[in-house]
This record gives sequence, structure tokens and C-alpha cells, in this order.
Amino acid sequence: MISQEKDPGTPATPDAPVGTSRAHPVTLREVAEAAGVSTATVSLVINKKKNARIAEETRERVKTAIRTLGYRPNAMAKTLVSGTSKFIGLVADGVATTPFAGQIIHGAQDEAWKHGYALLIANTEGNLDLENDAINMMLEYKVRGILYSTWFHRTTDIPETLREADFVLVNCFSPVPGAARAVVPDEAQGGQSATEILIRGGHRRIAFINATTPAPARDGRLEGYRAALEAAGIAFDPDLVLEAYPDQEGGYGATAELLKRGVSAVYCYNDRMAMGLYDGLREQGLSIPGDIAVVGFDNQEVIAAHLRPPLSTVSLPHYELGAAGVRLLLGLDEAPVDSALKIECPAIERASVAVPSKA
Amino acid sequence: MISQEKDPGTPATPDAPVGTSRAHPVTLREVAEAAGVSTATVSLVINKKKNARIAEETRERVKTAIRTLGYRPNAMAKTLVSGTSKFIGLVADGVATTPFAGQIIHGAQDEAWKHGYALLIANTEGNLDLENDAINMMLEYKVRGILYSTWFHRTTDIPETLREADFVLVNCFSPVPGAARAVVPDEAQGGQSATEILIRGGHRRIAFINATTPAPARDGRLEGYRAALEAAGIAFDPDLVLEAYPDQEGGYGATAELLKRGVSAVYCYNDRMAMGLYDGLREQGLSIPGDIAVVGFDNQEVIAAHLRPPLSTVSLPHYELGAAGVRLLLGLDEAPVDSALKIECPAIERASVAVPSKA
DNA sequence: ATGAAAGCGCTAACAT
DNA sequence: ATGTTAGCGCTTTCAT
Repeated sequence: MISQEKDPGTPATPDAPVGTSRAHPVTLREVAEAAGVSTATVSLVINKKKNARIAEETRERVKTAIRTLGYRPNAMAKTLVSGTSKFIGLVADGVATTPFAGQIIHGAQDEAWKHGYALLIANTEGNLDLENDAINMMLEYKVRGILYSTWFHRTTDIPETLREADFVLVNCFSPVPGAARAVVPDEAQGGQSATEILIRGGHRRIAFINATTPAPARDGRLEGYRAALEAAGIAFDPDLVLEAYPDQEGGYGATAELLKRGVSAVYCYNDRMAMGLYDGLREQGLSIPGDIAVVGFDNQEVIAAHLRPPLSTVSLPHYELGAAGVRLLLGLDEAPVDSALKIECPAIERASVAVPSKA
Repeated sequence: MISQEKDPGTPATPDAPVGTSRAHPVTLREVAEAAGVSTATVSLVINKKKNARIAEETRERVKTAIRTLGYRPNAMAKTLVSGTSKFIGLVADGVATTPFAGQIIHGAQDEAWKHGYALLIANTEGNLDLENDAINMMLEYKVRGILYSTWFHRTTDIPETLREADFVLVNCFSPVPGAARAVVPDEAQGGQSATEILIRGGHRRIAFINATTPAPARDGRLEGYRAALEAAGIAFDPDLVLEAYPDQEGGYGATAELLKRGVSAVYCYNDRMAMGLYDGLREQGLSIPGDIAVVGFDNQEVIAAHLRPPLSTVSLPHYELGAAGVRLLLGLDEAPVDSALKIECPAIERASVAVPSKA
């Protein structure tokens, strides 16, 4: 029973593109009626099906009707038919909260978009109930898959519900090897790059102020430091590895101990620490990089680029983590079988390390 | 034709919730069959319809079937029927890119979630084609409405496509009064609060280093400065208003000029400027707040909280902007008819302004 | 208290 | 080259 006879000849506004009226969305059926063809034909035209031969004249008629009526496809209906949506979910424990980790969202969004997917995000602030609700919601919306991300690099448990979806861990990994695809920053390579900046600057006695807080970053950044020294034929001296809480206060507080070591350069666990160290060194009347060269880690733009002198550091590739997560999910990139895919942490050289004269 | 006889008694894993298998999503019809009722009944149970009287026994049977089968509703099908989804779109020209503006996403997400909506985001990086595609996509997904946001407070044109949706401008506004609902930070109040911190600190000769770049912030922050002075009975002295490019260099570079004015306190257009000024003052051997008290604007956490001394400033309420945008969209908050809804910029007092002794 | 059936907007065989 | 038709999974009268 067709409810009421349609009256396609007399739209509210004569020929201006309607649909701008938010009354009753124009449907494919209406387009078909207006163009005097079947819905199937309209569908074929819209989806530019290759092997569907439609008369050029018909095609035009349909296109005109679409334009005149201001038709807009209903993605929900489409999805219902196909069974899977063009959504990718991003569950974050705080990336939206944290300034620089927000780039994970950005990278995921760009990459998803590139492949025709839209990003559905949920910030759970670490709340497990919220997290569960979020995953359920995404599942109900038949997302193509879920990116499960953390705002700092760490291990994570995999929520039961998450397993119902195709998923990828971003900036975190399962303690169980091979339990899930994952993408993380290459901390060791980053630590090595950071140290190499100093070595290239001609330094041999290089201190490392590591964090006191256990984390993959803590291990990896130390590992990279040692690797760089070894590659340069510099003996590792445990005395040159200090530890402090990884923030400004920590860096500031480590100044005295550091100076006792008689080093010419310091690699700090992160930029915030380096920022504190700047203050400490300045108080001692020491100049950077003249007396002491400094490199950080993280490339927290607001800090690193704007300290005086600007801080050499190593970048946490948040954007790339998000993008790579999407590629892993869509099967465009291959993930290592037993471990996480490691993304390079690029070195950013600035004025806190002097370039040796080419003599 | 029911494909194969279901065998609800023998799921792969005896009694654990199934559905964990990602084979063929369980449908409502299957639940109905398993429970020996009609789909209508299952629907009623699931949606806890008030006026539907279902026998307690039946209800239980349905619930059990749902659990056993690991049923999960298909949100797409639901939406198809209802005509409108539980999505709110967020179109951003760069909030995901910019560290602190990311809070807009966060606020919008939290508030949307609170009302049962999920956030669909698109970062357009200012690219108009991308923007258009994003809006179209959202329209196709039948979003409840769209938040159109900018990473810094400014005027904006309203894209044609956007008008097809219910929308709210966030952190931006139309030059045409009454053209659209909008929510922006209250720059004038912020400027006034910033200045008041200094006044309460006992200062009378207070400089303002404004930005050279035209923006609502530039006008509003100056307006607030004047309002605060007037309220305190301090005559406005145009000589005390300097201008510089709103970054570190600008602040650093303004130091000399500033010192000529013989002021005891400075209110900077933003935190980055204040950061540069710190360096400038320190070079002159001046201490903060002893010799000069400083306040900033924006509360860029990484900068403000961690300078030495920590910087008093005024917070840009990004989180609240996002949240208020959602409330405006859903009609939960009333928007002023002819102008944007202004959100308070709360003062954050730190050690860069000394508290006068209560003598 | 529950079931039957229509239909949301679209796609994809299958006809013609 | 185009039309007919049967669903996709769900909600919602309307019967019973």
C-alpha cells in the first residue's frame, strides 16, 4: 500500500535544490519516481557500477533528479545491507586529554579517511565501565575494527569485549607475545638517536638521566643509549646513568648530581626533565650548549622548540602510531607476528647541542 | 528458510557467552526463535518498553536467550527505522592537531556520551574539500547534528552544506549576528580576570602586551584589561599597552620596551609571550614576581604550570566549549539569540604574582 | 500478554 | 538496458 500518492511535480520550492529543508529526507525511491526509472537503476547510477550498462540519457536524467531533489544517500541503510560499516572505532584512555598524544587521533583520522572510513572516538579516561560501554557501542555500530590506544607507551590487558572485534593496540601492547597486533614507538632506536646527536656533537662523556618510573620507555631509552655508546666505541659507565622522577622538578633536582660527574653532555629521559635541567644549569651559571649540551625525548613542541636555546630531542611519532594502527587494522601493513610493530622516533636537532666545526 | 537448525543447547563453549566468535552476528530473530517468542516480544524486552506487559517468565526466557547467544543489537537497523542516529559530528579545522584545543574533542565527547550520543570526528586541516566531504559523510550517517569548530577563536563562514544539518559553531562565530548558534570563550572576562590577579597583588602600574595579530582575542583581552583597571579606579594609560607578535620571541623582544615603562606588573596576551618575557627579564637580572609580576593567558599547561616560577594565567575553556556545544545542539542549554554563548575563562593563580601580606 | 506483518532506505540477484 | 523483488535487522501498529 503506497501510503499517499506522491506528487513529485510540486515540491515545496520549485526548482532550487531542496533537501536544504530539513523536513523529510529525499529517498532513492523518490529520485527514481522523479526520473521515471526504477530504484535499481538509480542505485546503479549512484554507485557507478562498472558492468551496469545504463543509457547515457537515462543516467543524465537520474543525475538531474538527484540534483534537483537534493538527494543524499542514507548510509545507515547501505550499511544494513552490506553488514559492515565504514567506521573505525578509536578507544582512548586519555589521548584526547593529553596534549601531544592527541596526534594519535589525528593520524588515525587522516589514514582512516584516506581509505573511506570515518573515525568514531571514545575517550574512556581509564574508566573500565566506560570503556566497555564504548566498545559495545562500536560493536553495535558494526565498526570495521577498533583501535585501542593509550596515552603513554605501556603494556595493557585486552578487554574481553574487544576480542569480538577486529582490533589493533596503539601505543600499547599485550604482555602475552602474539596475543594481538600492536604498534608502538621504537624507544630503543629513539634513545640511540638521541645519544648519537650528542656523539656527533663531539661528546664522549655523556650522562643519561633516566626515569625512576618503570615503563617500556625507561628500558628502551636506556638500551638505545648503550647501543649508541657501543657503536661509537665509548665504554658504558654506570656512574653516568642517573635517575629522577621524569618531570621538571626531577630534572632540576638532578643538576647537582649531574655536575659531579664531570660530563659535557646530557641525554634526558624526556623534555620536561630537560626543561628542569635548563633551570638548574642556568642557576649554576652554566650555558647550553657551551658548557653542557642537552638532548631530551618526546619533542613536546611547546617545550622543546621554545626553550632557550631550543632543545634537541627525539620525537614520539604519535601521528604515525595512529596512522599505522589503521593500516594494520585494514591489513594494508604487515604486523610482526610475535611483537609490536615499532615506529621510528625521528631525531629533531636544535641548538641545545653545538655542531662541531668541520676542521 | 532457516539455514540450519539452530542448536541452542550446544554452543561451542558450553555456557560462556558466545558471540565471541565473529562468524555471523546473532540477530534478534534468532533470539526470538531460541526463546520461542516473536521478534516483537524480544524487541519489547530489550527496549524495556514501559507499557508493554510481558510475563515475567517470558522476559526471563528472552534475557537468557540473549545472553546465551551473545546477542548484540544492530545499531544501523535501529537507526534505519528511527530515521535519526545517535551520532554527533565534530568537524574541526585543526583541533586534533593543536595540543590544547584537543580538549574541545574531549569535552564534546564526554557530553555527547552523557546523553547517549557517540562522536564522529573529522579533522579537515582547513581544507575546504575535505570539510565538505566530511559534512556530507556526517549527513549521510544521519547525525543528530554537527559541531563546527576552529582551533582558535575567530569568525568563520558557514559552509552551505552545513546548513542542511542542525549545527553549532564552537570556538568561532558568524560575522552575521543571529546567523547561527555559537559558543566562544569570554575573552573580555578573561582579560579582566587576568588583570585583576595583578591588581589584587597590589599592582597599579600594569602593562599589557597585546598581540599584533587581529583576532577576537586581541580586542576582548584588551577590553577586559581596561574594564579591570576602571573597576579598580586606575586610569588607563595607553602608553602601558605594548604590542608584539604573540609568541616567545615576541615576549622576549618586548622586554626592553616594557622596562622603560617602569611598571611593576605585566599582563601578556598569551602564555608563550610570557614565556619569552621570563627569559628577557631573567637576562636583565630581574626576578619574578619580586621585581615584576607576570600573568599570561591560555593556560597552556606544559608552559604555564612548569615555568619557574609557575605562571599565573587564565584558562581557555576548551573542554567546556566542546561540552557546551553539544548542550546547545541538543537544546539543553539556551543560546543567546543574537550573539555567541560566552564561556568563562577561569583564572589560574600561580607563583608569578606575589600575594600581598595581609597587613 | 504476545504474535503477525508492514516498512525504514537501500542493494543485488534475477527477470525481461 | 532497465524493472521486479527479496531481503538486511529492527520497531511498531494492529490483531488476537
